[in-house]
Amino acid sequence: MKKTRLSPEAVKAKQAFESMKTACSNCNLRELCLPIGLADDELKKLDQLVSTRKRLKRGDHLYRAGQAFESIFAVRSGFFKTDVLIEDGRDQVTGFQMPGELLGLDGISNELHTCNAIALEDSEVCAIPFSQLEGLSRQIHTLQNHFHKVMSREIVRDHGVMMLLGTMRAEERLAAFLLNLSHRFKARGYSPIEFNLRMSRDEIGSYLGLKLETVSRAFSRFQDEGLLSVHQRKVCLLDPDGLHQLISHQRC
Amino acid sequence: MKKTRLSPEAVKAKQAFESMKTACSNCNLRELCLPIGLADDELKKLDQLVSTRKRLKRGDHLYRAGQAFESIFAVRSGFFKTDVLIEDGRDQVTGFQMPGELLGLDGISNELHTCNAIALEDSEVCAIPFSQLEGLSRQIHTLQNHFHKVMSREIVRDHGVMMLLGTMRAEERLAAFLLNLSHRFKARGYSPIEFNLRMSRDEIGSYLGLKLETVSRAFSRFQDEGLLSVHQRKVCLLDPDGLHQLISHQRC
DNA sequence: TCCTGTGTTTGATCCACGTCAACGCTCCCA
DNA sequence: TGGGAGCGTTGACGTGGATCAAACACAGGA
Repeated sequence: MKKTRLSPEAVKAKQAFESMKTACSNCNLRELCLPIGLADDELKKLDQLVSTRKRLKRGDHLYRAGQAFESIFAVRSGFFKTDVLIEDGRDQVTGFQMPGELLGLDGISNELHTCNAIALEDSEVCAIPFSQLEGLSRQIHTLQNHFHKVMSREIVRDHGVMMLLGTMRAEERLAAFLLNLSHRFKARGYSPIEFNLRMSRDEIGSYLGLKLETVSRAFSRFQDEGLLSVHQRKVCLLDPDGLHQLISHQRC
Repeated sequence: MKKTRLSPEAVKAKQAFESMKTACSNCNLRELCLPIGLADDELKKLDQLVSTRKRLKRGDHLYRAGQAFESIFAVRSGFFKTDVLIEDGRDQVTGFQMPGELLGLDGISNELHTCNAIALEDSEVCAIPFSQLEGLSRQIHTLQNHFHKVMSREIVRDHGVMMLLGTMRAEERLAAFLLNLSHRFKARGYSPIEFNLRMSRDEIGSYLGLKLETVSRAFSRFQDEGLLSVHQRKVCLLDPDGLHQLISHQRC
């Protein structure tokens, strides 16, 4: 880093800029993330808490299973996966996180992270010290309730994945996965029908309880049937309704 | 109900008895349930909140998917399952709950229950009005933190089930399930090696992502191999270590 | 006591997905 | 320009668990 001498005014301006950058109140994800529904003065208090940001390169670990839990993280930009490894070599991707989503909630239970969080592309996260978040949520009713809803939503999401893993066939699983991504991209202002997958076939397979070859075959099959087009990681959903029918249809 | 006239003393004694019955402070599950680690005066406040109890007969619904969410429930006695139904007829058991465990956490997210909770035997639960619980946990730091840990533990548990459904074979799943029950019975002072299953083969299968025939075959196989004995729903784990090895072993 | 319904076990067969293997595409660096 | 690494695709084949079907065990009621 180059060191340059700045005038006091410039320093002050720079500080303001830095703090503006990291503030929830100026984050365009605030309606997707923790600050939903907070009043201005409440947002300011949250700003003070969420002052630490962290940049990660593709492939970096945000945290690892077994590390002490201190903060939860909000994805500001980029894309993550979380996975669990067990001693005998089995592993499973437990989720993919995109901007506005929280990482690390599983660490609260034992004050240890129970999974690995890995950046799938260059990313940025806001660290939210958990004990301070508890403190603030004792003061701000709205924040407390919203945080509870976020945790509860994670439980509901997990039930959805259990349903997927327990009752669906390969193509149904992939269709459900793609539609889920589609909704989440849409909520973030991106195209719900055309997007780049940030994860490999192997990672998709691990998340869906399938082998990578099966994922690849399902993609090919969907393409043959005109449901989507796929080239490498670029996907275009040509017939989202068709994909949806695939899931909600009775088994034949 | 017979109506009998009681002396004032008797009325008072009866009231004390009733309130003693419903109090967390006298509940022998308090170290497994919400009140963990609370001081005496804090426990008293919690007692006031948890005043409603509910009895259910085997087969009764505690709540149904879609109903308004108002309270979470602590199992006081008995046994529950939760399951999710989707329109096309698919369903999946998402969990089995025993005394000291909480039900309804998934309802917080949208203020609607997202699954059905059904008593598998005659049971009793304590209803904990959620908004009051939030209020109290703003006052009692210990309660707040403990509640967060309980929710987080549920997320970790769900990840375990995802791992089970995503990576394990039928016999591994059943072994993991039985060992999990075993630990939870042990924590409640029951025998960890001999217990009655409260759920049918079909319900076990639904939870484990298997058909009932597969569950039945796995039981028979375990019995043939001397790992356990099973007659109807009565199970005796003869070789828990053997079951454990089955899970942690590499695939051949 | 038999009868009926519900849940469980067991056998025979089938098929979706896993496994193994070969090959293709892209990107990167020598 | 060539070559190698990392992913992704496709084919051939095997298998674990689903499906279908029959018989059995047990509980509750007449």
